[in-house]
Amino acid sequence: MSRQPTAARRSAASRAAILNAAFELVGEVGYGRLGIEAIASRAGVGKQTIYRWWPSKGAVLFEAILVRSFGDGEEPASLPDTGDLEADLRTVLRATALELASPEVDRPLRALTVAMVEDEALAEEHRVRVEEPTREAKRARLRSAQRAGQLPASLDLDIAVDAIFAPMAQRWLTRSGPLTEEYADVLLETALNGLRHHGPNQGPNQGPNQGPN
Amino acid sequence: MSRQPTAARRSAASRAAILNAAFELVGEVGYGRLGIEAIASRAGVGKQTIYRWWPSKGAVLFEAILVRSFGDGEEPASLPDTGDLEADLRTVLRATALELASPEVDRPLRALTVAMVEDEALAEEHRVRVEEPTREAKRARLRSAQRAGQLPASLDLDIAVDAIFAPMAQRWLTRSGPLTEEYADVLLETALNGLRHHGPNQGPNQGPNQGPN
Amino acid sequence: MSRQPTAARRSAASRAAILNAAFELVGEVGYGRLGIEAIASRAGVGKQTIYRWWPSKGAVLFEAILVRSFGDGEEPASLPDTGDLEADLRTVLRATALELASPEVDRPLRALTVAMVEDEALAEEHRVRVEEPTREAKRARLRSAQRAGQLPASLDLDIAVDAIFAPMAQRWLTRSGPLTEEYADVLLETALNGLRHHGPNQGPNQGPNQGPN
Amino acid sequence: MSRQPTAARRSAASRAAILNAAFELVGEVGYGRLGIEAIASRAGVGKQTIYRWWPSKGAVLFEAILVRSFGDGEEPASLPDTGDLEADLRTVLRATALELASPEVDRPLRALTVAMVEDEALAEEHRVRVEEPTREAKRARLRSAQRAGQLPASLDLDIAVDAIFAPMAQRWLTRSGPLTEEYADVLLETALNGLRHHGPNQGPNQGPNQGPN
DNA sequence: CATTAAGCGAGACGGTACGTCTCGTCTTATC
DNA sequence: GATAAGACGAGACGTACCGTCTCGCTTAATG
Repeated sequence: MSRQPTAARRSAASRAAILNAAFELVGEVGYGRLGIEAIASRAGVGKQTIYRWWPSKGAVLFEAILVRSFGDGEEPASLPDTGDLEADLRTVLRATALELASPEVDRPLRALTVAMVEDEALAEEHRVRVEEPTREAKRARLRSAQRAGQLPASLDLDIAVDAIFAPMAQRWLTRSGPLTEEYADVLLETALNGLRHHGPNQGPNQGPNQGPN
Repeated sequence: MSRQPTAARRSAASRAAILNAAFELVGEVGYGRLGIEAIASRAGVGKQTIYRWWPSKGAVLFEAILVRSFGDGEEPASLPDTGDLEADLRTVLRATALELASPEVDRPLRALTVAMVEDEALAEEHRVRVEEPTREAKRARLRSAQRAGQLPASLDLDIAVDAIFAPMAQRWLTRSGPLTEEYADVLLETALNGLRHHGPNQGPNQGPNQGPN
Repeated sequence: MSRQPTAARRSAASRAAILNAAFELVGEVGYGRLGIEAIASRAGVGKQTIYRWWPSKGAVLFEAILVRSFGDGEEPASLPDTGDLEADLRTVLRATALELASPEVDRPLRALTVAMVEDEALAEEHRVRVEEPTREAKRARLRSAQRAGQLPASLDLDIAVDAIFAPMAQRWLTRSGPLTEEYADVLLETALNGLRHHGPNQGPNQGPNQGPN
Repeated sequence: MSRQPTAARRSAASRAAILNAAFELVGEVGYGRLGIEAIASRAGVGKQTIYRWWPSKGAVLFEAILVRSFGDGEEPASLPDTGDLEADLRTVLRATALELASPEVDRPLRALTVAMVEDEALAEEHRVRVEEPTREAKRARLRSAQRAGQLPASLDLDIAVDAIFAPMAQRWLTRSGPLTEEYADVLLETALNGLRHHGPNQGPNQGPNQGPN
């Protein structure tokens, strides 16, 4: 959030009221029907107070969701590491599935997705402040697994992260199927199988079951 | 598209002009700034002619993109089947990567994504008319590979489709990396490895070092 | 009413239905909210059938009111002449007052007034087909009174007609007072007094105290 | 004009621009083709600024004409009183005739007439703010003439006002004749004759010329 | 401790687009 | 070939918000 005016005198109460109002409203009407005047009115705030501190409704929403998700202090974001990679990832994926399935998370997250698809700058900020830290946390956990010999050292970690997490994100976005713990488990098993058997010399057509093609 | 009026007298010329205008405009200004008045004006058409036949700008856009993608006759959509699964999928994934990377496809597709995230009904129609047929074509190709012994018979085909295609879709949506043919190849290799080694006894309880790493 | 198409094939039933519908509707919604589509719809008639035979909604209304007032055959319009001028005029003025006071006449007449103020051509047609014949009938009665010695021969008959009838028309238009038989009587008495005393030598230069009081 | 919003912050410049634009436009296109968008556009004003302060185009026009006629301060409106009733009235009637005959007055006044016939509320406001004060001024002049013995004390002043002024108004409205100074003079003479000879004992049929009926 | 300058709630303003309504024309099928 | 039906291009309607711009009022930091 770039803020031009002297932030010193900024009213913390107004800021909180605006973020709350934005979060509530987006849950009620969706991103398309979210409006600055409605936010201002619900927050009991003048429109100018919003325009003074945020450049767009997307930016307000982005901050509102961030504050709700991690509180106001910037988050560390790390994955559990008990030594058992599959168990740790299962914990994370199951939790993610349940979160995405709950309306309280689903509605604002869809709104945020729209905001980012429509606004490149917002997407960039999200990438830097949320996605990349999260992805690094995931990479870190996989790196730890590589060090423990649970994954091949040759694995491209970004590919690995996508293999594990992308299917669920895609299923959520397109609503192409239910987001259950069972789904999380099957997903994880399939992905990990692929990653474990990955290697620089593993070309096509040499799996254990390969038939007479 | 639900249409209440007597479709018999409908002007084919106006319909085509509207769909063209919508497609062009969304490429120029994006979904958020796409407006019915602008479409009507560019198409040389009265606004009412749009409202008479489509319920929302999202619906117009959806139909515009469909007509552009498959022509007006409903599409069959099938994947190549040369007998070599990996080669066939590589062909498809590489083509998809190049398409998604090109602005002519990227802009309207992002617009369509926004439209569907904002409008559940539109998403449902997309699911039925586009996504499910496409997914079935993918399943069919994998089923053929199962019959040829190239993939385990126990494989859940929906999971398999997601494992192969979701990572690229996600990378496109979030712009988290470049969409190249190399990326397509690595993606495919990783996914296929996982799928080939999949089996009913390969559960989560394998030891960490079991792969040939 | 200018009518270009071959009037031969014209549907009498449609014409009557249109005029009825126009008359009813103008009584319900007023001239401003009277519309061609509403007339056509209520008459069970295509819009084109109206546009084919009338140039404007005002023209339809004009004809509708004429037909209602005098039937379809063009009217003769004459005033009673019993020999007693004041009694005859009282009869006419009282009847006029009661008519103007009744909503069934008031609403359409106001609509017609608006139509004529807004459309010069319509006003002209009204002048020729309604107003001038009516005025001539009034002049005729006054002329008869002149011949009977009840009114000075020097009287300008148009001035006389206005003196008798204009005040009531004005009171109706501006709703500046009630239209009762008493009002009609007082009006008539005042006007006739003026007319009877009118003469070429009764100029503006009479002294102030000349009245009988 | 009823005004709901906080009139304090109202822009005087916008108000003036709107009233000017309305006045100009009604002179160019007439009341029927006068539109809010055209007024707003010519005034360089947002439509909402009109809707915020006036309930209808008729109300805008009414205020526009009032401001043009009397300026913004509410008018006193009184008739000359030189002691010579006929001369005073002649002055007024001649001036009125010339005004009504001039297009600059005629066009807007016809528009106002339509507005009032179509909108009862507007007519009421006109009655209270314009017509009744004007009529009272006329009554006052006649009352003065009664005190001077120039008119019978028994005269009903409202009837008298109508007798003098209604014929010209009616001729203007129906364009049934030219509005000249000569017409004004003849009109006045006829009306005053009637009024001067009016009295409680003057029943019908006793004018000076009464023939053998 | 006043002064003063900023942030603030409020909301009027010039605009743009909405979705609806009706205009007058044009087209199609029916009788 | 006139008609009922109604789609069409056009454009005004009145509403909803946009983002900007004053207004007074409150409130914290400075002189």
